[in-house]
Amino acid sequence: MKQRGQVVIDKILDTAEKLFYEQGYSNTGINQIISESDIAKASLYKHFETKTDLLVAYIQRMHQLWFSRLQASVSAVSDPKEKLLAVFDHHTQRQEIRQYGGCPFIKANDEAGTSDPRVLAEIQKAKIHSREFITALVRNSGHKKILTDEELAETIYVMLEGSIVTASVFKKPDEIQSAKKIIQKLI
Amino acid sequence: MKQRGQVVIDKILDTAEKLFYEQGYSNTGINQIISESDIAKASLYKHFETKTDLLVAYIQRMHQLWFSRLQASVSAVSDPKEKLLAVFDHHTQRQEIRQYGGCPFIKANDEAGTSDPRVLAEIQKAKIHSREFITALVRNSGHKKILTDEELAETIYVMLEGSIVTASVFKKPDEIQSAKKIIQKLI
DNA sequence: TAATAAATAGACAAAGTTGTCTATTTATTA
DNA sequence: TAATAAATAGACAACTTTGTCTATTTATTA
Repeated sequence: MKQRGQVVIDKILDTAEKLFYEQGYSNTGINQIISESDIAKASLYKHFETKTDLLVAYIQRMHQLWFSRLQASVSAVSDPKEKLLAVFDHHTQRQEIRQYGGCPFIKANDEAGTSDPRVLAEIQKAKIHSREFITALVRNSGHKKILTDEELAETIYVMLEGSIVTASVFKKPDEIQSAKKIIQKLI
Repeated sequence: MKQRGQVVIDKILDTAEKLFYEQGYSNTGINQIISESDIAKASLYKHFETKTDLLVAYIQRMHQLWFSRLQASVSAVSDPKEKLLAVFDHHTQRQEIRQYGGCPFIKANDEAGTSDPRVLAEIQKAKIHSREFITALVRNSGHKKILTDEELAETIYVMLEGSIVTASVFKKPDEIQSAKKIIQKLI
């Protein structure tokens, strides 16, 4: 059974997930979070000492959610080369759903990266995780070695970052799919 | 001779350029801008109706500055393939100077992209310009056609975006240089 | 030199910010 | 059922935000 406190924490994080991503961290006030969470202000400050603590928790939760979704998408595909391409399709779908808001970690980095060292550290963790996930897929892919394993992993990782950012600027998924087709040619 | 009003506008934009990039748009107040510009508040509001107008002017000015600097770097190189690689070196240097703050247009998009349509429009202009500049370089490069002109231009553009974003997360230029080496192999 | 235009300092309004604190109600556990 | 813990509403402090407005000083131009 769910603890009483956990219900409140979940409500807060659900709201923060939505608002921090859609409006940005700076443009989202504590008052909006408590009102949309239907919780009391004192409850928020009982579970999160400061707004920055909530940001850190938000990034950690996004990391978890992001990875479990990505892993599920890739697991659904059996061919090792297709697994690599599935990463692009997964992110295309996610960006469509999220209306091209871009990568939550990059957004957080651009907005609040400098201030608190914990924020930057959590963002780096997520990106290292992404990079390692791709590296493992590349090693098992049996690609045709136009590029080395390291180079191909780097290319895929960097093209993914770049195409997500570009999709967010132009509000359409074209670049993510173009990147996919180019990688298809290289594997 | 410089007009009187232009001196004030330049002071404001010089300060905005520094503060919006280093601290972010939301984290920079009008009061900080006027105090660091050494101008009066009424002077700012005579030249810019709202803070958003100042943001639009800031993006336009960054676009201009960014492109003239890039063009100068690439013009200094004569070999057409080397021109392509010079783009990566240029951005490596710029990010070192700017302490890995990332791309100003992407930052602005992540922070204020949703609110005002003029902001998004100016950001898109800058990115289209970058993309077209790379496309022209690719067409004249005489690359070895592992990829088509379009595909190579796409790859370079997207890897540049992705590696700059990554440099900003890890606060080091490694990925921009790795991307350069991979492109070297493909041209 | 006189008239015009522009910049200045800074008070002010109205609203929003994070975070604290009190008094009360609602659950949970012993 | 009684004692303990947790959540609530909302007032409040202290400060920051954008934007306006006035009164004054400083340049420019005729």
